[in-house]
Amino acid sequence: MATGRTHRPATRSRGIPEATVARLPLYLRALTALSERSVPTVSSEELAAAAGVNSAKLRKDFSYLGSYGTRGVGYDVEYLVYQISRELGLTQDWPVVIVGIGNLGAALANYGGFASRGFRVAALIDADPAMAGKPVAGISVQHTDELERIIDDNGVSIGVIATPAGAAQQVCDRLVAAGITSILNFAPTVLSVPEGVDVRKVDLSIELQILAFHEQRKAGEGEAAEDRLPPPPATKSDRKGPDGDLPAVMPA
Amino acid sequence: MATGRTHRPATRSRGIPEATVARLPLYLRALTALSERSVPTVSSEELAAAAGVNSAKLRKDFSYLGSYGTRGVGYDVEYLVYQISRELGLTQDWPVVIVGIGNLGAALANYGGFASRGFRVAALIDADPAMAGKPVAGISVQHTDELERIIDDNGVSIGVIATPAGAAQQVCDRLVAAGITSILNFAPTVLSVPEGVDVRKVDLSIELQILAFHEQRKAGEGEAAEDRLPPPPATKSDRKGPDGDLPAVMPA
DNA sequence: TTGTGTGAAACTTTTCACAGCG
DNA sequence: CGCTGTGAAAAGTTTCACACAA
Repeated sequence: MATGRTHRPATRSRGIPEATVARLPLYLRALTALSERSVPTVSSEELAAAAGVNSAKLRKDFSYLGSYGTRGVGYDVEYLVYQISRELGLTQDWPVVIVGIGNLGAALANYGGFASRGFRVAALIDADPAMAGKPVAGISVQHTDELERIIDDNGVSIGVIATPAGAAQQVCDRLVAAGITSILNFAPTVLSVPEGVDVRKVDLSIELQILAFHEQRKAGEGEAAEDRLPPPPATKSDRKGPDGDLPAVMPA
Repeated sequence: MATGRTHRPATRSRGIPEATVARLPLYLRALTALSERSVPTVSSEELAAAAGVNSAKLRKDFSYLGSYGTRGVGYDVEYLVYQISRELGLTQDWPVVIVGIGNLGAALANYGGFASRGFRVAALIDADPAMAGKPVAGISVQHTDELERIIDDNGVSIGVIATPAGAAQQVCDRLVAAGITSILNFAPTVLSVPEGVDVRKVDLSIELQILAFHEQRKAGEGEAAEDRLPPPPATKSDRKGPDGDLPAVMPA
């Protein structure tokens, strides 16, 4: 999902597979819940169930971090919480800026999961002068003009883009120029960034479309398929949208 | 990401790889943009750049759908838009319910990308009686009591959960009992669903944590590692004590 | 000549299954 | 004996490179 993918060949010593990294937060969440209930140890089986994966995968994942379990017993919850937090870099505090304080940006600012995990909302930024000074989630929104200064003053390296698609690339460029090296993009557009900058995207529409794909399949299960048949003739001027041409609108 | 994973062995005739399915919405978005600019054809190279992938991957992906291109020329934009839409099941209209109309739920209700892609917000549902009747994004919020009736009346098969984590499983159970077979979960919790129900999750905190992991790595790049070394020692010299004290150590 | 479509190779991720530690 | 840790096999995904259709 990251665009700035060109990570080092990195197959060197400390190469934790990307798939494993993506699951560490899941394990951490499950472990935190256990920790809160003062559960001292868990088996791979139990923890895997809580995290929604299978135990073999979990054990393999943990094996990349080291041998943190005890055979015949399981894993020490507190110890694992610490190890995974450290591995993920959550033992330090990450200041984050959110750009674009519309519905989504506000929702993000209010999202509790941020603060509870080493992330601190350092600033909320919006291009609308009318927003400036307004408090959202207890933080006063600042104008885009301040962007560079804010990032510099706070040593921010992670930015969240929640602007309309049309503004995303421009905002991205400014963030990168200001020193941001990791971006979480909610705008439905592909961002281009220089080497060394990581981008992850979250796209609601895409998730729904994937669900629709599987949903459709379930529906056309038992029957002989009606939409499943060979595609219409490939003659160009032919089809333009017999029944299904899309309105085709992007959120702007 | 889907929990109800147990998909059919499906190695049957029309098996489109999951990784490919996940990219189809990306291609569709890029194609739609081209279509709006009345571009008649694209090469795999151009389209791949617009979608943020490489061209070999794109061609391979399309090859699973069929041979929709013209050698020496490229792909007909309109035709591909249609084919991908059909493949994703977007030529039909999917009614969707959103449960949990807090900050996030409201943001989702207002999200333009929904309506523009074959998805229709059929209802907004919230457990707070005070919310009932209030209009959000032009739709009147309904109380949870109505959930089953709403789903049934509208033939809804896709549900979006935007409730707090604590309520998610309960809401999920009701959705499933009411006939929902695809769920997009924004609550930071693992949902358990019966076979045949698809779950996809979106978790902000997880995405940020993955970014933090890579960010941390960038920071400790050139130097001799200070956080990379064995963590602060503890009573660990003789393998791990049953009591959960913090750090111990070491790499494999 | 151009750019698709695709076998085959390379790489990644998951699953299996069991040795061996506690 | 129970459960971790891990080689080895299987499955899935990406990349390569080129035959070949238009």
